[in-house]
Amino acid sequence: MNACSDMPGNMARKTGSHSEITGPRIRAAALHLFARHGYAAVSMRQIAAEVGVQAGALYLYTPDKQTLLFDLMRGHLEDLLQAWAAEPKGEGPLARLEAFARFHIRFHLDRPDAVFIAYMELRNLEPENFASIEALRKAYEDELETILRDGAASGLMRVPDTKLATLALIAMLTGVGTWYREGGRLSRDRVERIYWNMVRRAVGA
Amino acid sequence: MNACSDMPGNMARKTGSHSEITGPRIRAAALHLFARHGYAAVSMRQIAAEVGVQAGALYLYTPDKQTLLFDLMRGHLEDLLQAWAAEPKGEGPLARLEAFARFHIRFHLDRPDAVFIAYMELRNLEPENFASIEALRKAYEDELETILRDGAASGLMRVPDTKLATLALIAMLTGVGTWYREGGRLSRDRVERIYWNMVRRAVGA
DNA sequence: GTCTATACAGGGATAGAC
DNA sequence: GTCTATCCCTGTATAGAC
Repeated sequence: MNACSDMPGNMARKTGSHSEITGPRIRAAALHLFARHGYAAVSMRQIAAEVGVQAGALYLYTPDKQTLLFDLMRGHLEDLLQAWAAEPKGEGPLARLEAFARFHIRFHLDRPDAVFIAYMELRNLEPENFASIEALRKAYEDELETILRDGAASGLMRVPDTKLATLALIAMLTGVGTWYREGGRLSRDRVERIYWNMVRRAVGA
Repeated sequence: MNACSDMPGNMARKTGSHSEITGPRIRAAALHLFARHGYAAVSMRQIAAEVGVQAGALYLYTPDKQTLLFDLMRGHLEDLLQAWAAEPKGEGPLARLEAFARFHIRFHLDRPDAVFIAYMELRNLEPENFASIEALRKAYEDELETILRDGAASGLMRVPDTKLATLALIAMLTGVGTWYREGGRLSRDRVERIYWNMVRRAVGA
């Protein structure tokens, strides 16, 4: 299995000069392996093997294993915040809540590995990195909490405690990733619809 | 720090003969460390140090590290099933659903470490052990799904997909462990009540 | 029942050749 | 830019003394 077997022509080159794509491939391999086996259980040698390079070569792209994990998590959460910012949301708390629920499910089903890591590997972050990631997560939670607070203030929703409801709803929505399988019994759209109905009812709307 | 400093009298004894309690203490230390740092990140030496014995002594109580993890998870899930079986449940699907929601929160808040491990360390189980644990988890999920199916059949609840709703509700309820802190802003009873209201509404009751 | 000592494999990370 | 080779540490698990 050689990623360059379809390389054009027979130009002279040193053994493996993939610099343009090796970085992303390392990140992809790490993402996959961390999600499957856990950060602590995956060795740098395994990651290198998956990419098709030697272990030492990894250190051209990351200073150490911890930074590799941190970059994956930060990248995921930054993507999440940016995608939500770009999402069309409609008018009013109810429309925004539906947009959030559907967006959250769609985004998370598209990136099961990154989601898994972002929720499971927090304890393997060094304190400084942990604080940084937590701030990003908090920013995302605040997006939902603002919707719930607006909804409660305008009388459209009944939410006795917006902070608790925020965490409860995110836990419920994120949970979809633990069981949903592509091509399974339920279509994505049907899953989105059912979850949205449960969310809507849960906040008394 | 010597666990036996309050030992009565001055009876002759070899250096450390704690056999009656060392087994449980090993399990407790492993539970705590696995929950805090993750199974793969914790060494047998660390566990031994926490108990106050040498690493080699652990192997008098467990054949290996994997079995230690498996026993912790199996013990937790067996306790869960047994406790639910012994729980007073009232009459009818609605009363049973409330009993389940409150029981689930209470049980899980009482054992944060065990809950964390049972949900996070599944991927570190060898296939045979994994299957065994999954069967226990499935049995617990079936308890809730039966309630939802009865509730839907009797027209008391509106649940378009009982399997999906089961997983969504359990995810939501279990999520309480990720943020609840003893002595925090909300009492346990208030948390139980708020979650129960969300569950009740989510199933359209 | 616990200790010390150790076997042996594998970990993260670095140096220097090409 | 990647390779090979290696350093040094830590991991699990076992053997044999006490």
